[in-house]
Amino acid sequence: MSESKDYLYPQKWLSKASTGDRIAYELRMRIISGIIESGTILSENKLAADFEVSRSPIREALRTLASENIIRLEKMGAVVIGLSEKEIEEIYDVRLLIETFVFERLIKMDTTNLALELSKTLEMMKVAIKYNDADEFSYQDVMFHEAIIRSIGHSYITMIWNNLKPVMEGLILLSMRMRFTEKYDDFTRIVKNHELYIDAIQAKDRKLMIKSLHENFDDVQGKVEDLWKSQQMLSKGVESQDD
Amino acid sequence: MSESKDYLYPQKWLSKASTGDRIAYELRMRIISGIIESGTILSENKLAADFEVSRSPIREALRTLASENIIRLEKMGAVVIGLSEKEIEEIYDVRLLIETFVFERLIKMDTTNLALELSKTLEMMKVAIKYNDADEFSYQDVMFHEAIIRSIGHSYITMIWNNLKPVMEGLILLSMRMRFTEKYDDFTRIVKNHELYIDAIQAKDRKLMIKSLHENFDDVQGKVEDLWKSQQMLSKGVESQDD
DNA sequence: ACTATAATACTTGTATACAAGTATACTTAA
DNA sequence: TTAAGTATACTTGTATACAAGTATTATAGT
Repeated sequence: MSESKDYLYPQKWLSKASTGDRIAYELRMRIISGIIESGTILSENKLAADFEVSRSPIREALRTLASENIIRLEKMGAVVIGLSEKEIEEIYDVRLLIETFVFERLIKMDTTNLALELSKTLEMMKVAIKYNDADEFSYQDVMFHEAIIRSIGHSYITMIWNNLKPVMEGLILLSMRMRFTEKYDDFTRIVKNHELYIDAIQAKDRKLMIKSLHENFDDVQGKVEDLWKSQQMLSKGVESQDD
Repeated sequence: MSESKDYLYPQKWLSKASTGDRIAYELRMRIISGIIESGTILSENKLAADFEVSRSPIREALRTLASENIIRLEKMGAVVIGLSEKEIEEIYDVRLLIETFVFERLIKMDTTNLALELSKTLEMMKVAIKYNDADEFSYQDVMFHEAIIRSIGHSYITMIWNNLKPVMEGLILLSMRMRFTEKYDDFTRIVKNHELYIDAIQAKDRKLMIKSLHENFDDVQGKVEDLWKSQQMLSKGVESQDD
């Protein structure tokens, strides 16, 4: 990739990914972070030149991003939609929707193994905090919720999650990197909230789960703010690059 | 396309579609209808030969179908998942989920225009019934629900719908074609139920909406049965075609 | 100055070519 | 007969070439 800027997406998570996937991950991060502004028109040829690959993987990446609703494929070029405050809230609407659905199913299941897995993941999150590893923390955070969602074995709920996950992950990554530098205390609260979630699942306590979910989602406002900070910070070091 | 069998997907709906989209639509119908059985391994080369096109549009189609969860891309070939009874119920779970969400938003909005549009669509459904046009009926049925879902302007709910719609549409097409030949009386009930839905939206009556939704979903069991009939009928005229 | 038309520089969609990896089947050795 | 290893035929991923369509720009005519 021609521009020697640091990648926004952790490269070590891409060990087995195809070129198309790599580019999708990187483009996604640039769009979410605001480095590529909403309204920008992306051309397959330009992108191929920028990333120094052929159009094949570029096309693949663009189709992926289009299915995630952060770009829109048009006749002449792909238009960047990006994430405004509205979109971020909508993403969390959907997450709230599916996690609530999932919880109703969980109540009727044996959740012993799930609770165990979640505890393990939470332990890993604590270690990540201890060692100031924002990326690892984000990864485990995403895995925490993925574990819950997948646990009910509902293929179409999982499908929705699969569509939502990449953008979600990017959002969390940017937010957490910011917090690790500026709002370190947040993590105590985040960990506590996840513990609450595990308790709710173990006790199959609907009220507790709702409470935990809501505290979680009150945090969304924080994420939105983090994202703006992140966007400002990132765009300072970047010249306008669409000649 | 080499096999001169009739297409399952209405060709006139594909006037502006690319080759890749056409193939996605046709493959999807064959998978939903069971002509291509669950477990089958699809190879890009074979499909390209069958449809007499290059691998480019085939790859595009396969990625689309994978995002809809009816095939699974693996290292060596795409594995057909298909629709068992479980998957069909899951699809309706999701539709129930998002339509319930949508209704909660609708309650806070002005629904005059929407109700008008739905009435128009319902009129068209009636005409389609009168002229025995199963495909047109299906189209309007899908549009009915799409109009509702899009009306709240929630891009990520719309995104879920976009992912669900093609399979949904295929399912409805097959089911309605069957009913037009065997269970003509069903349509009186379907129309009535849609009228109920419009009433609920106009009156912003949550209870009525739930009632209508549930009658609608009780119908799902019917759809499942239709699909099996459809699969049996279709597979009678087809030799095993995977040499 | 302004409109209409034509040339040009872009865009995507599809076909083809090649490379690298994987499963299968065959051959060879014990 | 069985096990190991090799050859082969298949798979996907990426690069490239070409065709058809669209927007823009420049040019010509009034």
